[in-house]
Amino acid sequence: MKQYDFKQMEKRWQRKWAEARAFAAQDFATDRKKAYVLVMFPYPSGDIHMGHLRNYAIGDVVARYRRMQGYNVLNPMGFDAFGLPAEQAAIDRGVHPREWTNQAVSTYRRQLIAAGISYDWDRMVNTSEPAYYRWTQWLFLKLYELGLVYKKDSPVNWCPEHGVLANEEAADGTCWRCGRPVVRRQLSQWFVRTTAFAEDLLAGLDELPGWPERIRLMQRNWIGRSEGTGVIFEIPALTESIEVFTTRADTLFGVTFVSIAPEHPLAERLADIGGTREDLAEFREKVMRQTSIDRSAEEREKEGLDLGVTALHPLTGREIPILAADYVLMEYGTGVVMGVPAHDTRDFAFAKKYGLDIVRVIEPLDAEDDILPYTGYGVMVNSGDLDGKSSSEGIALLNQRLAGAQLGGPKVQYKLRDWLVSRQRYWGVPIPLVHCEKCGWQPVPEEDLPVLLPEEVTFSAGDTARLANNPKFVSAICPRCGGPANRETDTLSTFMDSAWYYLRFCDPHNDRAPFDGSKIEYWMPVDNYIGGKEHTVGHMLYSRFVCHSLHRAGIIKFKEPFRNFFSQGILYKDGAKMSKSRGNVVSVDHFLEHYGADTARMISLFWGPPDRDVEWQEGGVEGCARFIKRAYGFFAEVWQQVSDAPQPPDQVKSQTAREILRIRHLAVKDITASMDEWHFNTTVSSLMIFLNQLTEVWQEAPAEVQQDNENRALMKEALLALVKLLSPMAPHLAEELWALADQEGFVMHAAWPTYDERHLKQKEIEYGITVNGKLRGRITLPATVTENRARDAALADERIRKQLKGRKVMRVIVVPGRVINIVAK
RNA sequence: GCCGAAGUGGCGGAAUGGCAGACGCGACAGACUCAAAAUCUGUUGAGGGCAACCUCGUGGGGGUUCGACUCCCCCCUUCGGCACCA
Repeated sequence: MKQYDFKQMEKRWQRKWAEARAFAAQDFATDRKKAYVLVMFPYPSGDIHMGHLRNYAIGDVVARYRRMQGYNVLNPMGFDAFGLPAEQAAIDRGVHPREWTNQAVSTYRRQLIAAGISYDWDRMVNTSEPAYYRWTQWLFLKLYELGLVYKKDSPVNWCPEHGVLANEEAADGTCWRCGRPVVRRQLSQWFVRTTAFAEDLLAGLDELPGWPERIRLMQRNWIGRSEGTGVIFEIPALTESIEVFTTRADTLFGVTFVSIAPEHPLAERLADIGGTREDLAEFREKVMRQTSIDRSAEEREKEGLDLGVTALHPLTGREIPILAADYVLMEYGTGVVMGVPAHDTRDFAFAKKYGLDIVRVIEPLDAEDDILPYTGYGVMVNSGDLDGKSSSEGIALLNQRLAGAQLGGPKVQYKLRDWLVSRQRYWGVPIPLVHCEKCGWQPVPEEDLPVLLPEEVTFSAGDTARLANNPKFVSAICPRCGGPANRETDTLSTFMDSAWYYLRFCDPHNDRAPFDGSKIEYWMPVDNYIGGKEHTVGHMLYSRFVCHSLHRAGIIKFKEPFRNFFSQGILYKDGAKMSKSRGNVVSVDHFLEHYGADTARMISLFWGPPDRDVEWQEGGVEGCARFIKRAYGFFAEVWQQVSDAPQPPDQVKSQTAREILRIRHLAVKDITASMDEWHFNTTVSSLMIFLNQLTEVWQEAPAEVQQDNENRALMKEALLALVKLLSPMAPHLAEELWALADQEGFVMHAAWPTYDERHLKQKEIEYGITVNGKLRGRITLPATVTENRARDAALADERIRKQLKGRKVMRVIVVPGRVINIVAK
């Protein structure tokens, strides 16, 4: 039997594909439908492992399948190349981030090619190159033009020695470099107003039936729409009033105090009036010191401070105290909350601690449940003329009443926050804004883009504001008045780079615009977006936001970039996610060296359904490697016998021929179905079954049967079908066999085989016979059997008669082609 | 706490109302071999029986149905996401 030498053969096909530009997508092809298949592009670090490969294999199987179905496929890849680890490597090893990044990019690319992934590399993008980030800056300025960019104070993790830290650098509340405690410090930073599209982003989810429901749900929860009531509290000591948001207007009569976030600007003014200025400063200091860890500590006692000022209850006119409270979030709602101790757990604990009044205003419907705080709905009491109304009636009436009195009314609140895009880092896209003493912040004119990231940089330990320390970079001219100005020295979050890269793939070399409108129209939206669920609310939401805004600006015609989303599972090993830091990676290079790309692709899909997390199993690897060897050996041997067979006749006579025909059509049916459902693990099974059945039918046949022209003709067709069906999963093997069979072109461009139900029919079918649902026997019946005959045959079966002895047959149910159930008492 | 996903042989998994365990791994037995590896053949859910066969079996409990891994209700476990959201 001929041996399959994967090392040499895989290399050869990869070269031939590249030479023929076999993976190239064709802009504007009208003879075929387009299919845009996209796997989330990676941050390039080190090299890829089998966990990554599984994701790329999923996308590649889809892309190759679509090509064979006749689609014009766009299957691109690029690199999210800005970001922290490169800067880290620079500090640790003294390599320039660009060099480090480019090194990683070329390794990734080499490995992806070696795995036979069919990317159109002519379209590769690298977000750290000026040719790309120029247009990231353009995008930022578009958002700026649309009034969606603004600056505000926001806290950062701050280490006195190392400056601003990312969350993962301050994970346990101490600096990862020096171990000093991390404090929160206010810094003026750039934000993008994602909240302006909250309603659109929410509504858009309903038009994405191709997204898994749980992913849509996560986005929905993240946007966090909540309907309620705005309530205005007048503050007699101040000419201003404050507004709160509540979903429980029915508890309004139970409000006994108002709490405000300590960092709220108004808190300071209130403290001035109340004479508690210093107390507030101290309190605020204390709260700001709390790292995220302290904040999330369970059952942490709430702390507050009476500011010494009162507000007026909008309905009763009673004076109620205003307190600063650490459980009130500046970022949500108005940063001010009404306190209803009787019906809110937090307010209750808070009121107990600070001796505030507790007034019950809701009676539960179930009198048993009569302990405070009672947070459920019920009947209103102590609420003036609203006594006796239900919670929902009360909410409706109070909405009306407050609106009528100009004291608030119905309001919708979102949990979604604006997008913080400033990073105090070097290795990122410079924010294209300059600050002029006279004219304030000014956008860099489009024709002056890109604002180049200076290549010279020193990575001394210490603060991270490397651009701010570069006078050549900082000094600029105000585009408005021509006077001296300073450049913004923050860079953009890499989420901005990745929020639009899928658009750039449609037109990656355009140097006059980020993309050509007609190309975008042709390719977008992405038909199958494949990636990890960890990006569900970050990247996926920002990308949607960018398209919604570009749509509003009239630049693109669609709002939703990803028609279908497939959330791939994670590969685990030794109970943990495969990652370099865990030291449990299986290197792709190592695996390819031992088993080759086809085995790597197959096993990574065979482990389990692609959307499910799976555990690395050494065992299955051998199975796939063996399958590939057997497929090659069987094909090479049998092809010699059948290659010169004549065309098969229209009507097949011999039993062997009919069986080969049936096996082939069944395989096409099963494999097509599992591909369509993305159940690639069962695709692999079906391929194995197909080969097993062909082997069996052929090897058991005597020589004269193998020499029969009809049988040979059908075997030849079956073998060619096998090669095509193998092609998406094991493309190198398939090409090798295709060439061995002397077929034209690449099998990857051949048409996907079809099947005909007529050939699936068997003359005889084995039925299971069950008595009261339990299997008691089997019987083989002609496929054309009538229900009556099937029933009689089942009842006549000896085993069944024994089972039924002494029992009375009540009913018999015949399920055609499957089972006969006898109901007996 | 809230939301979501998942629990099937020794292992990965298959079957979404019709013969549970396809396919693969592992294990056992056999063939080839001086021997081993590789390869091939057979067996392999558990328990009972010399056997033909019988009983049990998809996290647990209940229900619907002629029939439930599959649908409904309650519970348990594991894993993910969010978490002072007013």
